[in-house]
Amino acid sequence: MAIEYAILGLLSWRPFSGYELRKFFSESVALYWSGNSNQVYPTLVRLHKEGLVENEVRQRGNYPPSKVYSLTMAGEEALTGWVTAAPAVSQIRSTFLTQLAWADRLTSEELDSLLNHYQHELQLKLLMQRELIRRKPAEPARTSREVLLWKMIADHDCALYEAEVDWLGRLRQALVKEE
Amino acid sequence: MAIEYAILGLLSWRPFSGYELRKFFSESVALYWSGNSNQVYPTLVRLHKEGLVENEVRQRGNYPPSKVYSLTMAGEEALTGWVTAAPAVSQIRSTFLTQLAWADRLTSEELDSLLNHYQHELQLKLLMQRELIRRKPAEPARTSREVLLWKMIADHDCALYEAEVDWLGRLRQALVKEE
DNA sequence: GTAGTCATGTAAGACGTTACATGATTCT
DNA sequence: AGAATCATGTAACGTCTTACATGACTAC
Repeated sequence: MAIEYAILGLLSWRPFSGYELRKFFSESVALYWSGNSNQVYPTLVRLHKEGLVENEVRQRGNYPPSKVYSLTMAGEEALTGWVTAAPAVSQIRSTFLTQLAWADRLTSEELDSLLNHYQHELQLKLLMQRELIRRKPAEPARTSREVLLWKMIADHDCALYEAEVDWLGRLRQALVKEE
Repeated sequence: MAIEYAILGLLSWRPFSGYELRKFFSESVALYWSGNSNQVYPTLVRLHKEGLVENEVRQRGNYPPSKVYSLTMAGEEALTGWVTAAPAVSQIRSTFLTQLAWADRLTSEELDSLLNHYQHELQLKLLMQRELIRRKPAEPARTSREVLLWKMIADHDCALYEAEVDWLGRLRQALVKEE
């Protein structure tokens, strides 16, 4: 499970409560998880059982108490171990490709409209991603190298979306030639 | 669920048994599902209940009988409807990026080794993908346009892997400059 | 006789999602 | 008065995976 390491990573910066972790995930460009509670809270409980994190309950008057988690030594080691581990190439799973696989059922006009639609969606995603990056350079990185890494991580998705736009361009050209 | 449309799509070519569908999925480059039985058989039962497919039980002596499925008119329509529907851009989820997010814990040498490792993995994937495409142009497409579509679908993953190699190159260059 | 293929299906579990439950406080 | 935020957690469900159960036939 990768989210457990994302959590350990955030705790390596500073202590977080479950609520704060969820908020961070939901706003982060790089850490893609939605930040839903059903994933964060049980993971924290498990990490606690495994001795990788410890928590301090903070009472705030009549507020619900919050559990502020921080890394243990074992947690530090687990994080470093994972970061060093052999990286795996992630699988690409595009529903659109499955749609395209049977797009021969469509007329040339319908197919063109489908591709056009997808191109617009891609360009919209690209714009949104770039806007998110522009607005939110405020990840609390501590060294210039970490700033660079987070910048490149955010750039990664842009690079792939651009590659898809290019691919789509080649596909459309090939279709025009084919006619 | 996209696999249900992938199944409808295959059945639009010709009748398939569940076993044949699983085999097709497990060998296909474009249709990325593993072809595990727990996904294929229940889906066929559901599609049958919904009236999108019908089956004919084929008895073969003492062999286990096989259920050969084919599309109904409603199935044809459902497939066409889905192919025409608004395409969605798929989310990119790379565990490697999460690993990179806390790679500032590593020394320059360790980080370089991590990036090197990932680059090798990427290039291996690219080679494997290209080899799969070279070996297996035998998808039973019926029109030259469909041949083109399936070629571009197989090419899609290559294009993205190449983009990732480029991105990695930019990252490494930026890191060298940074030092 | 051992492994592989043909053929159906179930069990259990990893990972992710939305929606719900609860309850106080703070902002408009 | 109503909505948003702070803060925990559970329920239900969707998708996908590996592994198991069963049983006959086929090729080495």
